Amino acid sequence: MRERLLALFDHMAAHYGHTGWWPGDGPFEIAIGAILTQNTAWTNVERAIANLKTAGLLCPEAMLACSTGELEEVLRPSGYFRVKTDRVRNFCRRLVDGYDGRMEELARRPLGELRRELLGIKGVGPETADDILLYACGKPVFVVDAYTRRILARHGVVDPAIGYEPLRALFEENLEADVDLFKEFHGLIVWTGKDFCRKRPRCESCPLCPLLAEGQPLHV
DNA sequence: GACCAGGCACATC
DNA sequence: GATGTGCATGGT
Repeated sequence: MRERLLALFDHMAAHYGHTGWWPGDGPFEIAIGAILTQNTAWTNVERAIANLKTAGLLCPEAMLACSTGELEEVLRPSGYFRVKTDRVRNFCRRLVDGYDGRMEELARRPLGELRRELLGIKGVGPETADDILLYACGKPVFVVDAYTRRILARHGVVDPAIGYEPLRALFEENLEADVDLFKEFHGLIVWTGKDFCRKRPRCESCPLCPLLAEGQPLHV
């Protein structure tokens, strides 16, 4: 399994090079982006983050202090704006109450405890928690998302119905706990997913790789 | 104009 | 424990 995963990584890396994922200016922006991108195209999230910056709301204290209506309008482009206004504020409330509003303090906590705490915040599920742990706190956690499951299932590596935790365990048990590797691996999966999952949902010509067209560099 | 996007919480069985 | 539903904007 380790070899299959590394082969997948190598093919994607050969095609895309270094992704430098996650895009974002600092740990707090990354954490907010992780919440805003729930079931939402990243382009829409970018608009909302740009709005936050323009409005001077890209810090936990300001998000909590401003009116609900103002924050909703700023977040509107990211979709589900009423739900997400609540969710980002739940995160900010925990950050301010427990860590003086500082992501560096949050990141100081041990991985296991921190993951449980993040999952205890209403609006932060497994994927969002792991995004924050890996990209905002630098913890060695493998992030699973819809692309991860789809790409691996289409390559026949896993059952499409595999759950979040078993899929996370598959990566974490077969790869060394390397933050940079995990960051880049997930980044490559996101880029591959954006490129192929919708544009090329099927590949009839390639029996080994139902995802990608024959002759594509990503053929595994 | 239909369909989808890097989820999550909650209700119901 | 599995399955269904609401949440909402913007691109294809």
